[in-house]
Amino acid sequence: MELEDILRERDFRLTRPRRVVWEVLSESERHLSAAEIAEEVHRRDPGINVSSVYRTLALLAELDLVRESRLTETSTWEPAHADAVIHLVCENCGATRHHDAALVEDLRAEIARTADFAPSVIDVRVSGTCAKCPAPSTPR
Amino acid sequence: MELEDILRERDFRLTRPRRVVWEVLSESERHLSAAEIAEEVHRRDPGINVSSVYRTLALLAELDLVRESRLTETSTWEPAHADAVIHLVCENCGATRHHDAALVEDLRAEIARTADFAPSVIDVRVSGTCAKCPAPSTPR
DNA sequence: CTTGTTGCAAAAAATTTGCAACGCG
DNA sequence: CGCGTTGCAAATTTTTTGCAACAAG
Repeated sequence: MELEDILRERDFRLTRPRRVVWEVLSESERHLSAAEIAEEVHRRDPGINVSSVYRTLALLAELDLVRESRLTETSTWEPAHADAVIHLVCENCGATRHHDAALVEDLRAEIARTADFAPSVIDVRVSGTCAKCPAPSTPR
Repeated sequence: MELEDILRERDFRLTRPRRVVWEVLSESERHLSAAEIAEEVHRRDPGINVSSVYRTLALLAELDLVRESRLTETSTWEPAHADAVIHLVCENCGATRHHDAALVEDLRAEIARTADFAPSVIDVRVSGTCAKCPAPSTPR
């Protein structure tokens, strides 16, 4: 379903700021901070204000079209993806990757069974060192 | 090892702000936001400034004595605990609990094996509904 | 046309910093 | 006593909000 349809379905309008923010997010293959999004949006249309970027991100998140992550210092945004997500964050270079793992579903089952808790979304964040980076010389 | 020793070992001093912040964190059985910590610290000693609270949190985090979580809107702090941690966050009442799960270690092994990535800390955040809260009437 | 949205500028909220005074070791 | 730390106030940084003008449907 298209962005426009999703919006219209809920009586929201497809405006230029919304289209551009969505394009920027869709075209990026990595997480972007609000500042980066605002910058790129502004590059594409200097007339679009930062506050519209924030308002759009909030709206798209509400519609489950984008997802906010707080993996690092600043929070970042990306198009929403399947429920179980593993984020691999390199402590050295900061790169963030996704990783599929069937085990997450096992985890969900275990929690549902043992924790008196009904899981909906599971987020896994793994800090570590990626292949490109040297192993930490002084492991803490 | 005591706080004082850990500090002294690295040529830091045990000061009143540091002691009180540490006490507040140690005595709490839940995550606290910086504002909550500052408030409680101030209650115990009105002379301690907010900026000292922030500086202390940064130092204690550096020493791996406390840990910052960004599970919800605002980031929260808690004494550092074992590596693999599962946080259960209730979408309804906001309560945060810890949960042990051996599966996390399986996950670590799988990532190490398949992802070209050396995991150090693994954080699992599970959103959902806790036993005390009604199931969401309109599941999204 | 009607009403949701925007741009702008100002406000809020959250955190950081410079610096002289202070106090731990 | 010396140097790491603090309190304070001001500066940053990040996000939010009120409101008149604007534009999507």
